Amino acid sequence: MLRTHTCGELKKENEGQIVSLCGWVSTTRLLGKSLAFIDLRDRYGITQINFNLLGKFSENDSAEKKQSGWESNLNLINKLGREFVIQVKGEVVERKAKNKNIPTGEIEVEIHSADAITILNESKTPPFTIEDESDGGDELRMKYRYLDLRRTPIKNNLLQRHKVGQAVREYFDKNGFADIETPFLIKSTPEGARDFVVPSRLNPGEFYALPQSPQTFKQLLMVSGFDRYYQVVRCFRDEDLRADRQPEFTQIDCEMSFVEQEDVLHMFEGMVKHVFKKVRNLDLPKFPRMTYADAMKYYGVDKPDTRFEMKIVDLTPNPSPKGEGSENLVRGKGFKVYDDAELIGGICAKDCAEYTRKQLDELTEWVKRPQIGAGGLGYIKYNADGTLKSSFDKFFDEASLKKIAEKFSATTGDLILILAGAETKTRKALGELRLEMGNRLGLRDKNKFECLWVVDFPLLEWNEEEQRWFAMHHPFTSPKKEDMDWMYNGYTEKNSAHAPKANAYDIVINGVEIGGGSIRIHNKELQQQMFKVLGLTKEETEQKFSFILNAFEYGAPPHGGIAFGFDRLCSMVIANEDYIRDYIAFPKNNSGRDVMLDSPSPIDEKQKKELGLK
RNA sequence: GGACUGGUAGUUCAGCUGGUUAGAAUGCUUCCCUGUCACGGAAGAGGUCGCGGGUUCGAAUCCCGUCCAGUCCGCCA
Repeated sequence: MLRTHTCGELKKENEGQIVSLCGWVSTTRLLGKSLAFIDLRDRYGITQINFNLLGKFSENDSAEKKQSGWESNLNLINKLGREFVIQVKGEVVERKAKNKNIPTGEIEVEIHSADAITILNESKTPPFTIEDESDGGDELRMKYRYLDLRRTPIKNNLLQRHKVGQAVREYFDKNGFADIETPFLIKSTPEGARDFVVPSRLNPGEFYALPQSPQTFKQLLMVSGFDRYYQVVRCFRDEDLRADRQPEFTQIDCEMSFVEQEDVLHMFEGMVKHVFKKVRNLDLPKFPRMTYADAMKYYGVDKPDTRFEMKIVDLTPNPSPKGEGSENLVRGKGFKVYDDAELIGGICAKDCAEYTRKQLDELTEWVKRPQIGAGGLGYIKYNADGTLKSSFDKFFDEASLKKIAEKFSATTGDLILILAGAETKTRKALGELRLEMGNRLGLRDKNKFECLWVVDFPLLEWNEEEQRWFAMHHPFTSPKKEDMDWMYNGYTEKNSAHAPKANAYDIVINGVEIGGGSIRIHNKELQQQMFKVLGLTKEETEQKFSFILNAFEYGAPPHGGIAFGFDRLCSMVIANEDYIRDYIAFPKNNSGRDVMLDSPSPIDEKQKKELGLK
C-alpha cells in the first residue's frame, strides 16, 4: 500500500505517528519563504500538510546543504499544482491553529523536505474548481464528469446511493426475496414507450430491443415458482428526457406470488420505511391511501404533493352524478366565461389577500403560458377588513363572493384563485397553480417527507386520436373483480366514462412518483381478452406475446408487484429533490447525449454492413 | 414536434434604450508574505461577444436564420 491512512481519518490520537497519505492536491497556500500548507484530498476527507520549507538540519550541516535543501523545497511547492496526485510521508502533529470545520482539523502532517513528497502523477489545471460550490456549468461538469465526481456533494450523492441500494437489498434478503437477473437483449413489443433497438449480426435485418422493464420476465419467474423476486436493474426507454428522466435508468423491480394488493402495499411500504430509517434515520408514519379519483379531484394530478393542503375546490354546479358541489355559485351571473366553462375551480392561498396588482398580473401570465394553457385567472381577495374584492366584481355582488369564499373555507386575509375551462385541462392547470403557490409560499418543505399510496387507477383510457383503448399502467394489469364483465361486454363503448378500475397503485413522495405496480393477470383467457380490448389482432398477440400466454397455460400463480424508480428514490431520500442527474455517475444530457464520450456517434460502413444495415 | 430562458476571458457572470480601448469576480503566471485553511498583498497574461446573413456611417447590443445547452408541454404501458 502506498498509504497507511486515508485523508479523512487522522485525529489527535494519531499524534506522533509517522504516516503516509495519498491524494489529490486541493490547494497550496504559501506563506512567505519558509512555510507552506497543502490540502491533500481523497474520497474520505482533507488533511493539511504542513511543509516547513527551511528544512530540518543539524548544526553540523553546511550552509550550502541548507541552501540547496531550501531551494529544492521551494521548487517543489511551486511545482505542485491543483489536482496533482501525491504521496506524502510525515509525522502527525497537533496544529497550532486548529480548524473546527473539518474532522481532521486538530492535526496536520508535518514535513521538512521535498523528499517527503512523491509526485505520483501531474495534472493539468482543471477547467472548473473542484470545490463544494463549483464554478462549473452543467455541460462542462458533464464533459469532465470524472472531475465533477471528485467534488464532495456529488461524491456523497453516489456514496449515499450505494447506501440506499444496500438498504434495499438488505430488506429484500431479510424478507426472502431472490435477486435474479433477466436478459437485456429481448424483444420489441408494442404498447408503452419507444424501444431502444439493437441490430442482430447473426440474424440480418432483425433486431433485439432493450427492456423498458423486466415486466414479463418477472411474471415468468412467478410461473416458475420463485414467489418472491427482486432486481436492481437497468431499464431503457427511448423517450424525451427531463430533469427526472434518463434514457437508461435503474429500477428496483419486484414481484410476489399468492398475494393481494394489500400484501404488496404492506411489503413495499416496509421497504421504503427501511430505506429512510437506514439512510436518514427517519421513522415514517403509515402511508395514507388516496384514490386516483380523489387525487385528480383535490390535487389535479395523480401524484399529489401532500406536504401542504390548499386542495382544489370545485365550483361547477352538478359536477358529478352524486350531486356534490351542486350549489350554483357561479353560473347565471352574466359572466360568460363561467357560464360556459365545463369546470370552474379554484384554490385558497392563505394570507395572500395583500397580493398586489403586479403579483396577480404575473400569476395570470404564468397560468396563461402555453404549458399551463389557462385562459385567464380570476381572484377573490378576502380583505383584512372583511370586504371582498374580485376580478369579476362587475358580475358578482359581495354576498355572492362571500358564499364562494365560504365554500373555500376562506378567512380574512386569504386569496382565492379561480380557473375555468375544459375539464381535464383546467383540473391539471389548477394542480400546477397549486404547486406554484406552494412554491411561492414556501410550503414545499425540504425537511418534510409525505408518502402516500395512490390506488384504484383506471385500467384503461380511451384515446380519441387513435380511437382505441390504452392501458394506463401496462397490459398485464388485472381489472378489479367488479369490472370483469366490462372487459368482455363493456369495452365497445368508446369513452372512458365507465372504464374499469385496476388493482394498480403508485407510491408518491412529496409529489414525485417513486414507484408503481399492480396485481397482474394470471389467466390466459383474460390476458387474451385484454390484448383484444387494446386492439391487437390475434396474429399480433400471437407474434408478440405467445411466450407469456403459453406460460399461463402451465399453472401461473396469482401474482403482483411493483417497480421503483431507483434514481428518483435516491434523489428523494438523499436530498428531497426531483433532479436525478447528480445521483447518477455518468448521466446523459437533455438530448440523450453523453457529452464526455460524445455518444451516440456514427459507426463505420463496415460495421453497418456486418449488421445488415446497408 | 412545441413554448420559454440562456450562449461574452479557462470558469461564473455583468454589459444589450447601437457610439471611446468589451468589464468584474474567480482561476492561471510572476513577485512579496512564518499559522494559513474561501489565506492576504502587488503586477501581468488571457476575448472569433456560439455560428451565418441582414439593417446601419457604426452591431456584443437591433432583425432574420441556424446550432448548442437548460427548464417545461407533448411523449414517458
